Amino acid sequence: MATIYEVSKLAGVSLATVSRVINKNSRVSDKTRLKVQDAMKELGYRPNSIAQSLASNRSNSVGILVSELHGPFFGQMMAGIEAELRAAGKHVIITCGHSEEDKEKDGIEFLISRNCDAIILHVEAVSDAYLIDLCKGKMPVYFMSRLVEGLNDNCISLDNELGGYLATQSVLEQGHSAIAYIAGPEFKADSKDRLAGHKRALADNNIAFSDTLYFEGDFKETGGSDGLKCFIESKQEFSALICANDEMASGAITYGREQGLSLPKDLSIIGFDNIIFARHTYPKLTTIDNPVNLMGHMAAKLVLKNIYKQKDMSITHSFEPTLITRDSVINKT
Amino acid sequence: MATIYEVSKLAGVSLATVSRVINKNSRVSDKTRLKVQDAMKELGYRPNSIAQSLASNRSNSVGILVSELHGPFFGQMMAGIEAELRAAGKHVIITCGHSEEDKEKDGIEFLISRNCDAIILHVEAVSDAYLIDLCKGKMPVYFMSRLVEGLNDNCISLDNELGGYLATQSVLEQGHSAIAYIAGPEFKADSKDRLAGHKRALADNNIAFSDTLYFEGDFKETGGSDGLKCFIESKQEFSALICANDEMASGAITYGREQGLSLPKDLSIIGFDNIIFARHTYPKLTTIDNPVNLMGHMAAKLVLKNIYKQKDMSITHSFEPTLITRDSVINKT
DNA sequence: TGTTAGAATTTTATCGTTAGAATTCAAAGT
DNA sequence: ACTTTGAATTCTAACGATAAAATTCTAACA
Repeated sequence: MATIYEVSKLAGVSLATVSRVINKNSRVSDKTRLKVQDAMKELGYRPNSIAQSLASNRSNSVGILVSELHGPFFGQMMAGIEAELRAAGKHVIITCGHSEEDKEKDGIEFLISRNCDAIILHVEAVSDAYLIDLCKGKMPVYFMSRLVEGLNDNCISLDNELGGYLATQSVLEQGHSAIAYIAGPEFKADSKDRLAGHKRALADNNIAFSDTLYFEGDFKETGGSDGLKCFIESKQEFSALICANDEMASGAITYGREQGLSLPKDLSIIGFDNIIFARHTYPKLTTIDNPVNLMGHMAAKLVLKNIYKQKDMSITHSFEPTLITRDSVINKT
Repeated sequence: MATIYEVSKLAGVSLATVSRVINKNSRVSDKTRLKVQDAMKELGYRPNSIAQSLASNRSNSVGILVSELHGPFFGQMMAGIEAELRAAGKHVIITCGHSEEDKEKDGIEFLISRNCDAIILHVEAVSDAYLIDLCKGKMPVYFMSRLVEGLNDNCISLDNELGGYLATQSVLEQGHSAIAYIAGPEFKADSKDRLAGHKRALADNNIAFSDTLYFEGDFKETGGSDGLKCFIESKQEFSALICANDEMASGAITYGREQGLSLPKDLSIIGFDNIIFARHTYPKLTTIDNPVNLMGHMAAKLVLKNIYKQKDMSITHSFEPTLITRDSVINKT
C-alpha cells in the first residue's frame, strides 16, 4: 500500500503538503491540491488510519458496550449509534458485557485500551460509584439508558419510572385492579425504575402492591413464562399482567396460551420497549414505546458535539416513553 | 498515560526488554520480568494499541460487515463472532451495508482503511466478481453465509438449497399440494438457493411450480404481509405458505389472522432461520433452523486459525439446516 | 584461566502519519 | 526597488510501540 511519502514524491511536494490535502482544513493552493490528488489517485493511496491515530492522538473510533449483541433492544440501539457516527466518518468498536460486573469492566478496559476517542456504555451490573470514578479518567464516557448521579450531561436516558407508571395506569384505566407484575432483574436500574412507576400508579389509585403478585424475571422470554407459571400455580386471582419488557411479555403470552388461557379475554398483558416483534404476537402486544433507536442517535450526536466539535447538534438528554395501544389489554368494565 | 519509555526508565531496563515482557513470547529472566511488571503496575501502564499496531503491522481487530445491526438473524451472527474473537483478545469493528451495493462497498473500504487484520463479510448486494477481485488484494477476506465460487476455503456457508428443500418437502409430507411461496429479494443468493430447493422438492413430487403462487418479498415482516395479501386477493386456492425467512412468516401470520383466517387450520405456514421469536408466534412457527450463531463462531475460528495462527481449530465450512417442527403446519390428509 | 555457546539485554532503525517551527514565495504598499 | 505581510510550503521532531542486529552477560567446559 502506497504511503504518504510516495505520494509526496510523485506529486513533487512535501509530506506536510500531502498531509494537509488529506486533512482538508488548512490551506493549500488549488494547483498543488490537484497535483496531490492526482498522485493519490494514481497510486491508489489510502491513508493509514493507524498511523494517523498515533500521530494525531485521535482514533476516530468510538467504543460501544452493550449487554448483548443480539436482542431487538440492543440491535435498535446499536443501529442508531452506528448510523449517526458512520455518517460522520467515525467508526464504532462494539463489545458486550452480558450484564455481568466483571465482563462489563473487562469490556470497558478493552475499549479504553483501543484508544477510542470516547466510549458509550450501556452497562447494567456495574455500580454508580465505579462509573463516577471512571469518568474521572481521561477517556470521555457517555451513558445510554442510564442516569448516573452528577453525570447528567453524559447521559441519554429514558424516563423509565414514567413508563412504568404509564403501563400500569393504562391497565388500571381499563378497569383492572388485580394486577400481576413481572419485573426485570432487581439489580438493573431500568427494572427498579419501571417497578417504581408501577407502584406509584398503584398508589395513585389506592391499590395495594402485593408481594405475591410480583416476580423477578430476567428480561428474557423465560422470565415471562416462569413468572406467569408462578402466579398461576399460586392460584391467585388477577386479570392483568404487566411485564417489564416485551420479551418477557412474549414468553408470558406463549406460556399462558399453553396453559389454556384465552388471551386477552382471560388475561390482559402489557409489555415495555415496543420491540419490532411486539406487533406480531397474538394478541398484538400493547406496550410502552422505548425510543431506543432515537436515543442511540442522540448519544452519537452527543459524542459528535463534545468530542468531535461538530456544530448544530441539539441534544436531548431525557426521553419519554409513550403508550402503544394494541390488542393485548382489554377493557374489563 | 504512561509509556513504555517511562516503564523502562523506572525498571532500569531498555525499551526492548519492556516490549518483550509485554509480548510474552520471547525470553526474559524472571528477575527482570518482575522488575518490569512492578514498574508497569506502579505506573498503571497500559500498552497503546495504536502504537503497537503501527509498529507490528497488526491491529488485532477484525472487521465485520453485516446487512443490519438490528434484526434477530444478524444479532445471533455478530454475537457468535464477537464471543469467539473476544475470548482470543481480538476486537471487532462492526459496520453495516444495508444490502445495498454502494453501501456494502463503502463499508468494506471503511474496514480496510481501519487496518483490520481480516474482514468477515455478510454481503448480499455486491457481485461475486467484485468479491473475487477483492480477495486478490492484501486484506484477508472471509464470507459468512455466502459461497463465493473458487473461494470455498474463505466461506462459511449454509446449505440454503437443502433448507428450501426441507421446508417444502416437510409441507408436502403433510399432504399439502397447493403451496404458495414468498421469497426473499431475488438478488440475494440466500433467496435464490432457498427457492431452488423449493422447486426441487416440488419437482421431486411432480408438482408444478406456479408463478402466480410466487411472491418476491423483502425478508422483512411487510414482505410476508404483502405477499399473503397478494395471494389472497388473487383468489387462488392454497393450503400452505412457505416463507423464505421467519420475519416474513411472522408478517404473514399477523396479516392472515387480520384477514380472518384461522391458523393453522385455514393455512399452514413455515418459515426459515429459526429466530428466537419463532417460538412466540401463534401458532408457534414451524421453521428451518439456521445455525447462524454457530456459523459466526466458526467464521471467527477460521480467522483465528488462518490469521492469528492459532492451533487446534477444526473448521467446518458448510452447515446444514434442519427442520424444527412446531405448530404452524398441520397435516392435511 | 581462557574460550565459547547461548541466553539476556540493549541499540537503533522503523512503522506512516501529524503538528508546529522555519522557510520560501508572491503580491501589495511605500 | 525594497520592505512588509500573509499565504503556501517545507523541515523536523514527535507519536509509542516493535523487531532485527549488535552487544553484554553467564555459566559451562577444556
